[in-house]
Amino acid sequence: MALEHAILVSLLEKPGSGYELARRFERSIGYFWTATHQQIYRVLKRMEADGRLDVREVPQQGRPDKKEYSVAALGRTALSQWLHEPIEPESVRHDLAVKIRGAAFDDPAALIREVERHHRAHTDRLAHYLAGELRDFTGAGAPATPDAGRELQHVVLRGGIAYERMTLAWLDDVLATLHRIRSER
Amino acid sequence: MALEHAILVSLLEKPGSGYELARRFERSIGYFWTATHQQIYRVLKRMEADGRLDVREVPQQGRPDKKEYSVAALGRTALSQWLHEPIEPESVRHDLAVKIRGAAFDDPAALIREVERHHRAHTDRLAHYLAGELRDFTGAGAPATPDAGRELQHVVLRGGIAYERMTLAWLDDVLATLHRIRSER
DNA sequence: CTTGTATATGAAACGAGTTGCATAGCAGGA
DNA sequence: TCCTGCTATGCAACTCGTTTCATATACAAG
Repeated sequence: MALEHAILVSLLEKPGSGYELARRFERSIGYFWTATHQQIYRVLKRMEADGRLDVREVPQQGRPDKKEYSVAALGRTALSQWLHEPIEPESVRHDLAVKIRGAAFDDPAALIREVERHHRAHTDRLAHYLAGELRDFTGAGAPATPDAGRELQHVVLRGGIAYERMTLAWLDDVLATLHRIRSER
Repeated sequence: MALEHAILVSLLEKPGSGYELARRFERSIGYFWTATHQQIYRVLKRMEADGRLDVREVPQQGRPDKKEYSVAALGRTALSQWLHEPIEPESVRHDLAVKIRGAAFDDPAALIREVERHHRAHTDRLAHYLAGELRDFTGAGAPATPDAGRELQHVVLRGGIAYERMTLAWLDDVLATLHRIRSER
């Protein structure tokens, strides 16, 4: 269960509430992990009960109070232990690939619209990643000599960028194949 | 729930038993979807109860009898319906990326061995995909004018190949970054 | 003063996926 | 004869993830 560890890493980078974590999971952490607020609240509660996190009630003005979580000593050792365990190279799960192979038994033309929709979504995501890279790592406001943490964040983001570029090229390939099949009928 | 649909596609391509499906999910279908035999047997039973699959007891010699499943009319319409529904572009989940960002709070040297292990695993997977491509699509035994089904299988496999190549390039980037960080300490 | 939006947290139910265990036929080798 | 290994199917328990619903504060727009 890496959600627990993703939360530990995120809270080590900066303590925060469940709500804030949920938003990070839509942004930077979301480059490589997704989670809904329900999942996050549930896990936070459990981790706090297990003594891996500390909580602090933070009164706020102009908005509801929040609970700020930070990593306890037990959490740090749990993360460290996990970091030293080998993990399996992840296996893929692409709904779209199932659909593509399924198109052999259906109308390929319907799939073209779907693939184009995915193409647009990945184009948007790539633009979003590139904007983030410019803002945080390669732009004018970024530090000239980044520390190890920022270097590591950057290389993960570069992975997301590479993934989106690869995906877009592949979707072009898929579209060309679908058009070829359609014209051959 | 795309496992159901992945099974429908696979059984349309060729009917087979739960055991055979489990092995396809380790091979060609495994390029883009994974499932264990327990999952498969459970879903097969449910789909048969729902009338989406037909079963046929096949006596065998030299080995235990098997149940051969094939797609019923209800299964075909269920697949067709799903193919026409839009799906969300999949979001990524990379345990390794969590580890990489976590390395900022731990020993980066330990991560280098892990990343090298993943690099080897992806190298093997790429070689496996390329061998499959040569055997089924680009080699001497492959048909010169493939039908739509084979074209689609091929473009999915090309996606797997592109993914592995991208991943290997990224892992090289990660390793270079980790070495740079280590030498700077 | 109602409606909409953003912040903030949570329960409950369900569906999907993993892990461990159990059973059984049949073949080949020590 | 026993052990190993491949084929073949399945149950049970558990964890993880998704969906739906519910609650509450606060501010801004109409």
